[in-house]
Amino acid sequence: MDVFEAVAEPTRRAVLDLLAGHERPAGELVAAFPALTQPAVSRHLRILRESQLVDVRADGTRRVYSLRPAALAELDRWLYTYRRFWGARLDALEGHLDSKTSGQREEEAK
Amino acid sequence: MDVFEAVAEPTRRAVLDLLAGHERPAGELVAAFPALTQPAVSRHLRILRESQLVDVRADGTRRVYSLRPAALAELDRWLYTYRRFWGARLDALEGHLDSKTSGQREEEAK
DNA sequence: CGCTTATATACGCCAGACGTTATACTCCGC
DNA sequence: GCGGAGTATAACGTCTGGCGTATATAAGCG
Repeated sequence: MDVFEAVAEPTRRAVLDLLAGHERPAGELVAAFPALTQPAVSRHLRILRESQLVDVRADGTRRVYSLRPAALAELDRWLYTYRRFWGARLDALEGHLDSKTSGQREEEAK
Repeated sequence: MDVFEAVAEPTRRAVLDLLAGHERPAGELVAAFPALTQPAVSRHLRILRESQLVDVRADGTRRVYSLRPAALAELDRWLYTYRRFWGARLDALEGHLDSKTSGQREEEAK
């Protein structure tokens, strides 16, 4: 499953948000989603693992998950193309982008 | 369908990429995906429309689609939290982020 | 008007994603 | 080594997304 799909799932985004603070054992993540069973969360963790979005470290019987944000760079790279449209002040990047997309329209930003 | 799911589909990302250059009539977008039938592309366009990612303008019989990137800002906002981790040089933003997440690890960026 | 072109919708099908329950695995403490 | 805690996998059901075929809608044109 690619990063875009992995991140499309709200629960998985929530997991990443939890891990953005600091690493956490699986059990803590399971507890964070009372609406889900342990296997459900475990499978989300598997998908995040396979998408390279998280790392696991064994600590005895516990599995400690941590964020591995490099995979998100792909998403970010895709966004670069569009960021210029809504007026984000990322001028440093625009030079890079202007070379491949030039003479464009600039949509209203709602 | 939320923006994350809308963008998770490769064909839809490709459509957005095409529209990033300039607006295009539906027929041209259909032609850009020989592997898909006209209704298939049309349905993707509907989803992009409903997710506020594109705009349509009637031109006689033709429907001219254009990018409406404001919706992508939501995705971008979510990414802000993580961008600091892989060392993107977005220093202007980091000040903003440092206040809410401090004392973190910095993962290797592969 | 009737025909053609451009696009959207209706419908049925299938694969895959997500959930649950049940079970296996593995490490720890006694 | 045995029981239990922590976690992963298996097996299975259900629902949804995306595809294709067929059809509707609507505008242009002779």
